[in-house]
Amino acid sequence: MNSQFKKGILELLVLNMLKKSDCYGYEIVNKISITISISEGTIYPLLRRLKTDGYVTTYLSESTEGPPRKYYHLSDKGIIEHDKLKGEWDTFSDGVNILLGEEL
Amino acid sequence: MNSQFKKGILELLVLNMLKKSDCYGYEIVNKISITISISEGTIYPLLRRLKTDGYVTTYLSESTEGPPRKYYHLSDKGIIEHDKLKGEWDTFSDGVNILLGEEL
DNA sequence: TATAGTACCTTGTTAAACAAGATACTGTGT
DNA sequence: ACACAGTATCTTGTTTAACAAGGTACTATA
Repeated sequence: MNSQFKKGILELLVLNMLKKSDCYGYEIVNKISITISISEGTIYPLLRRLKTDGYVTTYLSESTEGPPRKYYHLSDKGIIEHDKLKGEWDTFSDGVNILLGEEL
Repeated sequence: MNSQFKKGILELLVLNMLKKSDCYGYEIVNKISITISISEGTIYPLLRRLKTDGYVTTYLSESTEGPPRKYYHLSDKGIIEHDKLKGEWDTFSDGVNILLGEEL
């Protein structure tokens, strides 16, 4: 998997997951990596950035299956950021596909 | 335009242009930036990398409109790299769209 | 002569993904 | 009691590519 392709997109994918429901980090890693290979060393720092930027809030929740889980909840600011990023991704991927599809 | 989104993709876009015909750097910048904003400071180093990696060869050609143009020609190795990157992009963008489209 | 357009290049900065670790809790098998 | 797998968190240092902001130099027009 080309690591460079993921730059910036993983943030959108995480925000998109959180828009549907609160999630914890390990869960996010596992769900996304079914489709796109990612590592914990990528997601945990990303989640920290999202919190620093005010896009998410966090809370701890006990688990019977291991250590406590840190859940992430999308803030109003995070929803705005999600929608903005989603629009940018659509514009960008359309642009790429136009350029790739242009005939000689 | 989100700079992060472009990571790795610009290489594919340049290889894709060169697969159709030889081009010079300034031309590549102008054609791509109709659709996706890019700067010369990105493309010239990228072209240098492509040459270092053996994906392109170069030759100079006089111009009546300014200084000589450095044309880039895709090598066999470059064609292979193009096709590989194209496949990775298709897989990746499909994956992103699947994840973004998943229902709650 | 000076400005705009063409065409090349470089340096230093920034940002994000990653590998490779560390820590610690729960549950299962021996 | 002990080891191990699975769950769950985190950090440090490295790598890579895009970018801003410059510089150089040629042609053409005013």
